[in-house]
Parts: sequence; C-alpha cells; structure tokens
Amino acid sequence: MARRYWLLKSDPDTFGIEHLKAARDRTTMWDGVRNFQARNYLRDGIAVGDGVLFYHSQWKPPAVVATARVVRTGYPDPTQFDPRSPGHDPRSKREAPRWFVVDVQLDRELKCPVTLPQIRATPELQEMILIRRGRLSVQPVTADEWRIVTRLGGL
DNA sequence: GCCAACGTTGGC
DNA sequence: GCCAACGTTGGC
Repeated sequence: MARRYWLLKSDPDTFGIEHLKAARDRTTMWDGVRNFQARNYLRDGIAVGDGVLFYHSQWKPPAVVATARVVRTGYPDPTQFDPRSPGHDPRSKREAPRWFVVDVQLDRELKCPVTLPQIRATPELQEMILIRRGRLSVQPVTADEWRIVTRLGGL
C-alpha cells in the first residue's frame, strides 16, 4: 500500500514539538484521543511508515510545526485503564478497549511553521479537513496537501 | 474563558 | 428511532 499522510493535532502546552525533540528516540505514544472518528483512524487507518504533519493547536496562531513518521500502530491507549490519568475511561475494558494510540517519531522540524491563517489563504489547501471541519484531532491529508504544506514550511 | 460545531448518550 | 442533553474540541 502506498504511503499515506495524516495531520495530528496537539496542544503544545500538553505535548509539543519541544517535548517530542526531548523524547527518547524522538518518539512518542500519541495518547489521549477521545473522539471516535479520530480513534477509528488511529485503530484502522494509520500504517507504519505513514507521514504525519505535527500540528500545534490552541496556539497563537495554530500551526503545522514538523513532520513525523508512524513507527507503531493501533494498540490500546494505556491511559484509559489508569484511574489516576486524565485519560481514564471507566467504560473501557481490557478485553474491549475504547481508545487507541500510535507511536510517532519526529522526522523534520519545519524551517518555518505553516500557520492556520496561511493554510486558509492557500487556494490549493481549501479542501483540507483542517479547514472544512474543525475539531478533529486525527485526520487524513492528501499527498498533494502534504507536498504543499511541507514546501511552505521550507522543506 | 467563551462558545460553536459536532458526536455520543440515553430517556422515552 | 427520535431528539434533547451533554461532553469534547479548538479557534478566537
């Protein structure tokens, strides 16, 4: 299967590019997603080797800041079983987990972040789910969109 | 911090 | 199966 592309949003106050750079192997488990549509992509859609646009949400302005690569896919989010975790979900059972994660490894930091206003202002990017439908923290990106965004970012 | 968009939940 | 209530997301 051809390599596919995704955009993953994270609030940098919780987990941002600086955290990822500091992580062991520059790799992190992408936990905490609690939206079913996003969950389905994490569980069923994303494959090892797929490309990731790392996006800082809740930032001024929000922006794509780096590319990353998927290094492990589709396993249960351990935080859902942890009563002390903010991600705890009492409805999750070990044998029937509700929430899933992938592992991503930092690839390249963009030379200049590609901001949401910039994306909105780019005619070729009008079909991005980021624009068409907000509030989805895991979303597919086309190969064309990937190429345009990374180019705007100076890669 | 507000609130709009959207999805899930649950009473009936 | 409808739909109002509720929770989450995320731009502003």
